[in-house]
This record gives sequence, structure tokens and C-alpha cells, in this order.
Amino acid sequence: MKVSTKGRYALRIMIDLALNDNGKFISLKEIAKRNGISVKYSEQIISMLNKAGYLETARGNNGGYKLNRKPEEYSVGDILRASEGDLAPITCLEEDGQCSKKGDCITFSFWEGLDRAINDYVDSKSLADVIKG
Amino acid sequence: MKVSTKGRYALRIMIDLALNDNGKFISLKEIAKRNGISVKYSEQIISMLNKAGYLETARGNNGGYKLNRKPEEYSVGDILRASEGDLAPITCLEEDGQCSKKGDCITFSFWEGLDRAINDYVDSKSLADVIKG
DNA sequence: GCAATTCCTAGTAAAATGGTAGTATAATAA
DNA sequence: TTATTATACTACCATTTTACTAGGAATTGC
Repeated sequence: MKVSTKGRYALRIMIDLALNDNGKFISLKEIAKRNGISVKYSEQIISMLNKAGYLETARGNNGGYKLNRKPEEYSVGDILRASEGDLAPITCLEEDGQCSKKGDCITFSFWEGLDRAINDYVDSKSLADVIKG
Repeated sequence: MKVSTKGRYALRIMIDLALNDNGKFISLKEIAKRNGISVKYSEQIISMLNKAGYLETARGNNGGYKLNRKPEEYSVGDILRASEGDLAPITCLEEDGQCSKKGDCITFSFWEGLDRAINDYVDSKSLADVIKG
């Protein structure tokens, strides 16, 4: 039941982008350095956030990344799902992997409730909330 | 963020013990068979529940396991923590592994909140609740 | 053209997961 | 007392996942 480094670093990267936002693009090199993550690993993580449509990017010299929206408009749930994948605590609950025994599974609704508790929490917090602390 | 088979099977084993309770000891062989788990793997899992003090056991012929208390008196949280270990979503939050940067970690209280959401939910549900569905 | 940057894909060591296997110990029934 | 049935304990192992590293192609600004 652990969140992997991908999810944890993704959140840190998003926070870094929010805190250092000056309108210009911020290079991964800076972000990675500030957060003590290797540039190469950061690349993979930020790529997932980018593919999810959460960033604006520019290649080439003076390129980099910046946030697409205001920090209030990102839920941490979205950030974690983009980087970690589905947050469902058991595979039966994942979006595409529906369990065939779902109907007569005695534990199903318990796990469904846990899934809801987790997602409700992470969706109730915005990036701005995390920064405010 | 997945619950492992240990946690899932532990819950199933506890439910099986509750549903088939007739005052006598129930052998692992039966439990394992009913739940489609190997006897040997079940052994490891039930051993954790036993060490946590949740069962009464008897060795030898006609031996086996039975619940120690009423199904209402077990929280699923206890069962999962006994089988899965700490449910903390990040290691910094584990009971003994306290993070030194805790104070100035911008994400700490967010994860703390997630930890609370998870534990509050699983502790709010008893074994009896799961069985009732 | 060259330096700085993102984008994409492959590889890899270490750890965790999900088991199997063997043996010792205990209780009971014959 | 011996065979049988069970738990208790410990070691082992294959597969998968995690947490990276590495290399190179494409793009842009100067």
C-alpha cells in the first residue's frame, strides 16, 4: 500500500513548477536539481504529467515546462493518477480490469469503499492546498 | 498503491472463520480449499493473524483455528495491518521510520491526511460489517 | 552550426511479491 | 506405542515491479 517514487516525485515537480512560476519555461535541469532527483528520471515522470495534458512545454534552447492552469485547478488525485496509474487498492476495481466474480464477492464492496475513501481524499486536495500546507 | 494477496487473503480467511464458526476448531485445509488458496501459503498468512492475537488455535488431530472474539469486535484495519504491515502510504509515515525532514517537508501533511483517510476507513469497518455487505 | 533543451525507448540491478518445500512439534485415535 | 492429522517455523525461489541509468533523435534560439 505504498505510493511509489513516481507519484511522490510527480507531486514535488508540480509543486516546484507552481512555486517557481514566473511566466517563463522552467528547465527540467533546474527542477531536478532543486528536488534532488536525477534529470533522466524526472524526464520520465514529467513526461507522464505532460501526456496527461497538465503542462505547457517548449523544446530547444530556453525551453522547459510550465503549468497549464492555476495551482487551485489541479487536484492531487489527477497528478497521482497520471504518474502512479489507477489508485485502486485492488486490481478488480481498476477501470478496465473488471472482475467477473464481482457480483458474489463478499469483500467487493468493502474494497470499493476503500477506493472511494482514497480517491475522495486526493481529489479534495488541490496543488494549491498542498502548498499552503 | 495495491493491497497485496496477504491482506486480501487474510480478510477472506477471517470471513471464512466467522461464517463457518460452530465452536470447534477449523483446519486450514478446509479454509484453504474453500477459498482456493494453497494450504502452505494460507499457513503463512494465518500465522500472522495468530501472532497478532486474533485467533485461538489447537495443534494435532482435530486441531485448527477459530476466532477469538465476535466478528463485530475485529476491525478490518487490524486484520490488514497484521497481514500487510503498516498501511502508511509512504515510508516517512511508518511508526518507527520517522523522516528527519518531516518539519520542512511541504508534502508531509498531505500524506499524513491520506494516511488518516485510509486508516479511518478500514478502522470504521468491522469483520461483521464486511460479511453483512 | 552549436548548445541547450525536450522526447522517446531500451536496459538493468535490487527489492518486493507470491508463492513452494521441508521439517519439527504437538495432539489424538487406534 | 505408533500412525495420522494437524499447526509452527524457516528456508528457498521464480516472477514481477520499482527505481533508476543510458543513449540518441528531434527541436529551437543564438
